[in-house]
Amino acid sequence: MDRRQRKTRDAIFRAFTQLLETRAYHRITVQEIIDAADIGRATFYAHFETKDFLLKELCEELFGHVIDAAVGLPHGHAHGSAGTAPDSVFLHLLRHLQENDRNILALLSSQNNEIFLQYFKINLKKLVKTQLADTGKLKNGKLPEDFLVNHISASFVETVSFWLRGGMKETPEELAEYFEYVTAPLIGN
Amino acid sequence: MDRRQRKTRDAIFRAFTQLLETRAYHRITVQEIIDAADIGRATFYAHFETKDFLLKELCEELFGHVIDAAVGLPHGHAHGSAGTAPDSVFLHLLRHLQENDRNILALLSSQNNEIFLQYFKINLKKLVKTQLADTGKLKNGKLPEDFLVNHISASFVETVSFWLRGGMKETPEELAEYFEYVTAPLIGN
DNA sequence: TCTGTTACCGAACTCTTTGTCTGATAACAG
DNA sequence: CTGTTATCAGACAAAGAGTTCGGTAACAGA
Repeated sequence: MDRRQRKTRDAIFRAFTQLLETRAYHRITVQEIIDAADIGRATFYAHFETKDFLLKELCEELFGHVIDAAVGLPHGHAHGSAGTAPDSVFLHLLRHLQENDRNILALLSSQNNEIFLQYFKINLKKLVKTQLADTGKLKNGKLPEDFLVNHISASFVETVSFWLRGGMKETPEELAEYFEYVTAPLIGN
Repeated sequence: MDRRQRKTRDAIFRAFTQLLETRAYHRITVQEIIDAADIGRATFYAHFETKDFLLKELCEELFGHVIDAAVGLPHGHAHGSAGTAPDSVFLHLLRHLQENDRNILALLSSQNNEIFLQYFKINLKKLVKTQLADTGKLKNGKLPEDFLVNHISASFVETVSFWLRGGMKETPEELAEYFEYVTAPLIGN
């Protein structure tokens, strides 16, 4: 990719992210992004069709990265006691979030958190499905698989949301324990 | 309230609701609402400061009603077996939803469902808190009360969302069973 | 180094939408 | 009957979105 393009794209993402941390998404104007990124108006529209598409691409980059890092982890990593492997994936996710890559925590804590938590959940569902379905841990006579995948994903997102809402006082380990406590009876044979 | 005012207000709500069923909220213009309600422009703004306030009032009316109906139910209704009383409240909620008062199901199923599910959850949390905390069923050594109230509320909303997403094939009783299965271990002593 | 391509700039422009304001009309309450 | 108030139509300014164009400078390849 052309260096100029890359620089412009980065500047837009950086400006957009900064604005999102302090302002509601629907109150941010394209002109503000342009000014903050210090680029020409036509340049913005050469990169992104609309503000909505910009948001979409930002989210995909953001959560695609977070989830991919988790997917890249060894699958049935824990051989010892059954049922600990999935937890370790979630714990890794929490730790990775805590590293605050690309200031993702500021976005997840901002007044736009609902937007990002939603994207988070969508990507997480794919992870939960592959992680748990492949290893046969989703077999549950009582519940449809869709329901279970959704429930677990939503529960994890809510756990993260609870964490951020409260100012991240708990350690990732404590949170993983909370999460395990409410989902463990549903996972594993 | 003046009859003229009431009629105008109803016309706005009706028009707005209809539009919300087929169009994304942020794509709906005030002019469209005005045209659909068949009123003057100034009249709209005499009733609602902005489109956002209109949405807010609609949601409060909608979910305030749904939740109030549930709150009005007898509290510790079931004395027999511990743990069945809260479930019956949730089952009542599902049945009440199924009655589709004010076409609430169309809104919860529309492309704007996230907006309404969010409002639903906010109101539901109050209900869960009073219903469970008052009866002492939230005592749980392992988890903070906030976390638990949020988890249960979110789980119920996700259950409803699952129901709507799948075309409401299940009966309220089946759904209540799903919900109970994932939350029962957390409720009651 | 030379050359064609491509990204950027800035400025102007159109179009849509928002929110306000006016004066006239008609419904309301007492 | 009378004063109040909601409604209407229409015009208005202001803000924001998205497009266009000519000029400039950075890039990539020969």
